Amino acid sequence: MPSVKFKPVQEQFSYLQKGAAEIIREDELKAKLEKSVKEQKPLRVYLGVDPTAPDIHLGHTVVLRKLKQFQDMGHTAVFLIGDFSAMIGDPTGQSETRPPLAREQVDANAKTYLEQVFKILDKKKTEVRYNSEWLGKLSSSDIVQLCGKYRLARMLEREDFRSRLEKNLPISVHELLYPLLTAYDAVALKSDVELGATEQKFNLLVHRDIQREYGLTGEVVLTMPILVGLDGERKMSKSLGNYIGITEAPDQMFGKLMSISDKLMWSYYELLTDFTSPVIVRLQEEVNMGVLHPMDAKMQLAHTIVAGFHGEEAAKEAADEFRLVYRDRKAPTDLPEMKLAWGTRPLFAVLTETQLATSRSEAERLIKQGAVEVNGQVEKDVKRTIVLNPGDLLALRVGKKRFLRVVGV
RNA sequence: GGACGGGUGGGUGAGUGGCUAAAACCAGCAGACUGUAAAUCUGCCGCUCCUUGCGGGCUACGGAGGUUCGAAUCCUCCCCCGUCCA
Repeated sequence: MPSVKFKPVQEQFSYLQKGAAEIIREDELKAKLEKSVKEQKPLRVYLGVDPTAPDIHLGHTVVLRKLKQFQDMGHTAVFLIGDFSAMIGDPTGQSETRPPLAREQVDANAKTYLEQVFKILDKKKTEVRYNSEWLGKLSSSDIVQLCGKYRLARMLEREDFRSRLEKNLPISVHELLYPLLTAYDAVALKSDVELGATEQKFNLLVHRDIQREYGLTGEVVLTMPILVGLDGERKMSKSLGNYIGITEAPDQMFGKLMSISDKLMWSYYELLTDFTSPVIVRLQEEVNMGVLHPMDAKMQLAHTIVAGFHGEEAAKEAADEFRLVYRDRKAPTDLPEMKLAWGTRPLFAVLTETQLATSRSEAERLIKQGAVEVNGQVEKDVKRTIVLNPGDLLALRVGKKRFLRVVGV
């Protein structure tokens, strides 16, 4: 029997600890790791997600990467899809009741979710589960019993509920059920460790408590910081539009990463790359001392992250493209192309038809502001018309970042 | 079930009969500056029409009606949220 499967506890611990916001509790994690090494038994580590948004962005990857790290240490990664709980709707974060999702929507989302998740996790080593598996089978009396294991006062300690209560905002009764049902996941999975973002801390603590109520050893809770979005202010989220999707093209990803503030760059290094903390600290010092240009540090960051999703080659090309377009202010080598019926039409119509502007008013506004370039020439005349013959090419630029080549057909 | 408070543009939130496409702030967009940053400054920020003008029209203040020359503002009914009482 080979006994070299697991690395020493201390080594595992310091690796797994990197970037974590909080580990509840550290000594328990160490103890669990020790037991695992001694018995040569992997820990069961899980991450539960609600398939509410079908697209994964970098923010989601922070905690996924942590799960991957456990996987790399030889532990069992369980990826749980909350297909049942998603239909209830988790109140976390949003200070309002979320509408329940339709079954088909949940299924479709779960599918795309998984496809993307395996860009990070090792598919062969991941145990994928759906919580409808057990939650769907609970009887009313099971649920009553489950509810009997938790107190309202503790439930109301939760930040979100408390503040809504204070602000006289609505709280639906079923929202209280959410942490309890997902706690049952932890019971069913017999998990040793559960991962989540810091905003999930309350839920995770409930899970830990409920597990004990069912006679299990409480799981260790490991939370990861929330990734701040491109605006440098609020958390990365699709609805705020400050996100980078993991399926985005290399160029786009690179450009978006370069647009973050210098300040933000360091937490991206910490949470989205494999650079170790000491290395990151040194980079930071070099920038502070003026030895390393902040832009170069950021280029390296963008390069590393893009390479992780698209490969080294693509990352290089994206970097070159970036220099060409933004540093040298040239048009990109291959701009997105769009076909447009030939004919004569006002410039604003071209902009709306190509979706470069959402309305005529916006198109005219952009033109007046000098944000529109046609074939390399700034065009400020609102009345300008464009003649497009079949086969004609038209290079459009709106603002700094949006380019389009129009082909007449 | 009763009493009371509230529902305004993407968000917060002023406005209580005309001067209000609706203050202010935030977000967003564009320009300048730069390292495509950040910060800052400037402009824009419902839709549409034209003769692009401090221009015309339309739509907008939970919903539906009504009063009025004129309503986000007054009245009626309805829907939704909250507080207190039961």
